[in-house]
Amino acid sequence: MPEPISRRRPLLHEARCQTCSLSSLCLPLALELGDVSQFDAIIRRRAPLKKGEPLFRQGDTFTSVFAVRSGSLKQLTTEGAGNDQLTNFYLPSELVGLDGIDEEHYPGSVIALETTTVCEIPFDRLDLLSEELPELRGQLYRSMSKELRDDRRMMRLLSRKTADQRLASFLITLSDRFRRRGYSPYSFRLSMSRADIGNYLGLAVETVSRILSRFQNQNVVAVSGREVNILDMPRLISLAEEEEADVSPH
Amino acid sequence: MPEPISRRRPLLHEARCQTCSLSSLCLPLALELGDVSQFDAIIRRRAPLKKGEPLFRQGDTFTSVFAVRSGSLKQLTTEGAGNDQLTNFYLPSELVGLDGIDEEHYPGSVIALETTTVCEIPFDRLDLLSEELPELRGQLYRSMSKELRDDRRMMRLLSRKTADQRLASFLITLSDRFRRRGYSPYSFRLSMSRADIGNYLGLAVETVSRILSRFQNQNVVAVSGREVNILDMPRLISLAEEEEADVSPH
DNA sequence: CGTAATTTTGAATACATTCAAAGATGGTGG
DNA sequence: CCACCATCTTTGAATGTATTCAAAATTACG
Repeated sequence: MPEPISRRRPLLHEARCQTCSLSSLCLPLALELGDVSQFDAIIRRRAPLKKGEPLFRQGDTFTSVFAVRSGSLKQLTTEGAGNDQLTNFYLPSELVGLDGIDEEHYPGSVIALETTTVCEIPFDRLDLLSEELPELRGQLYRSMSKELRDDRRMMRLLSRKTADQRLASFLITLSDRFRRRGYSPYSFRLSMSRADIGNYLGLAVETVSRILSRFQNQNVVAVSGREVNILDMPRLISLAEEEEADVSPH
Repeated sequence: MPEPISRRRPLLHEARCQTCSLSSLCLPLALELGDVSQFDAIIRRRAPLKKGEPLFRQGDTFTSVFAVRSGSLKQLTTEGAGNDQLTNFYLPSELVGLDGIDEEHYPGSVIALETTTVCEIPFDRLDLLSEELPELRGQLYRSMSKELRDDRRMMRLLSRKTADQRLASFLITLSDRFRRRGYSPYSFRLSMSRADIGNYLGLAVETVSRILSRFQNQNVVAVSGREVNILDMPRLISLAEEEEADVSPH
């Protein structure tokens, strides 16, 4: 569906890569200043998504990948009877939609977990620009490669880890992602529900809740609603790795 | 370790993309004839791997991706105490090593399940060539994108499917991959052990064995060692999808 | 402020695992 | 070529972890 040509309106947060605080994490990370503006030129700013709004829906025609600017999203794949699988959470600077390249359609819906802004990068233009800019091309390959590695880490989590280990790993991974983005790795807010976490980790909601309660009782974390405080990171890390002999029965 | 320069020896199966039966599935699939020979020029043929031999080991420096020419391989990621996770099986025409691009090292070991030949594609040359050949670049993006989609299907399998559904899905996926390669989708030989299957599907060996026996008793498949015959594909598909009310208690 | 949605907790159940052991297969050397 | 040993596969029984079902408590939101 063609959009009005009058997209030259100055958005409130006239967002350019050159002034974006995420540029050191995002796709143009490897580009020199002159090249960044070429990249910037193909990007389309989007109106912010409200909580629950889809960036796109499963089956929509693939046209673009998206870089998260602020907020967060989840990717859901529906198959058969109302049986969704949450396959990813996306935080600022991460690329959404790379798994749609090879088919006509996006393989899952991507939905905002809170108010979220994204940069739209039309893939045909990105591909063409990647011909001219080897660093951009390399970064694109690396982004996809990293996502492959992350996926395999996730498979390992799903197939070999206990519920406790999954929750601990999840919190550590989130913590690390926040740290990289300049936020506190010890204190953060979950933008997703317990149900989302359970769906993502292959656990029932009740299990997620129970284990968070247990972690709290063990003074590993303090959880209040969606606020998380990691109190004992070393212990959390050891919980994520392997079941150890119960140290403190009380 | 540098190899002798005399690699110009004519290999028994002097393997060129132009005469390769897999060319319609492999990376150069989208290339025109003239371009194929450019692609062919950067490829290095490798001596066949014997069963159990590694193509590369976890931690080895990333230099190349590999296209499987014949045989099959498994990818293993070791983390912590002897706790391997099998994250992928590779069949002819499939690309191995894409998850190593963004770090210095391969994130897992890849090991031949039987006598296996591969084409080595040095990644720096591939990247350069992908600058000149948009179709090659596109195919590379698509290959990675497809692998991302497959990974997410696998996550869904690991987090939502029962053991029966996992085994059924596994057999169907294999069947489909054989069919695409011109082999019978109903009768094939597993190159991997039950332990490998269990590791891959997140199940204990015993569970894999039990379920295969059950499928056999239900006349869905006939399994003899590593020979598999799919007797009732529609039933197998329904088994893969969802638990249905037991139809024939018999 | 009231209603719907989410989260927490408890008890019973189920599915796959673990432990144990027998049976089959395959590769190697005598 | 066959025998032997190691490895792989199959089967059974007991166990355990997470699920499901049920319901209360808390939170979010209009």
